[in-house]
Amino acid sequence: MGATKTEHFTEQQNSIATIAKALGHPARIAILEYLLKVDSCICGDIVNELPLAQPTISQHLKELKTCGLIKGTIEGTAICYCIDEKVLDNFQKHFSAISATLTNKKCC
Amino acid sequence: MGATKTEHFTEQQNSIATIAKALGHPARIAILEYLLKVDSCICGDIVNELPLAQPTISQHLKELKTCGLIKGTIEGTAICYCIDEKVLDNFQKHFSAISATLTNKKCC
DNA sequence: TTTATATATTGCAATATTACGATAGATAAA
DNA sequence: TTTATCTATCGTAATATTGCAATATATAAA
Repeated sequence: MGATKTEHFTEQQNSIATIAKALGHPARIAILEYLLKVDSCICGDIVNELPLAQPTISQHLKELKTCGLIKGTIEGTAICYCIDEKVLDNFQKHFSAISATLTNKKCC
Repeated sequence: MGATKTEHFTEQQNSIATIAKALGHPARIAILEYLLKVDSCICGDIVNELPLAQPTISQHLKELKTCGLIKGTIEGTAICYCIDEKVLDNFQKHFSAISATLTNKKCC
């Protein structure tokens, strides 16, 4: 026990949950907000911006990268991290659709 | 270490992360989808619907309830669980706004 | 009151996450 | 080549999550 039973759920359910999970940490929300705020997006800036040690931030960036929310391109010594529109857009649309369905239903 | 350093982030960042975290498990996505699908929403049904034991589902329901994504009203022996529109709507709008900002920006 | 049914709680084992110091790797500048 | 800088990885401690059996609680029906 202890591990999520992903095999019992649909691919879509797992996929949405994976993105949500990646967004489920304030540091990673802060990273996304920072990437959104600045035009240039170098990791060194993020380390200065956030109250966490460099390895911790590197780890958070990796998680955002693994699930496809951001992508990084090597740019000299630094790495340019950017939000991947498609993944975030897909995620957003999923819940947008749910919200739309909700306004049409009344239960309790 | 091991605990999230919530005190270092803004209330908004923590709030969004909390909702995302609650959505970060396929069982909880499945529960929301089920609550959305059926009009009547009694927990017993969910136990039959999902491939998890009753205590596990009860636990997942509690998490969704704690962060405000669902609300439950006692209805005789059963409990009527429903999605809380406001919380999900707010969450959805947050990422909708980010998506909108993204389409106007080009970085890498 | 007894029995049945629905849900919650407790306790615990297995696993995952978070955070960071130390260190490694890779590129740029001197 | 040496040095500085940026980022990743390793190792590890602290904590959180997941899942379930056993059990408790609470209401309804008999």
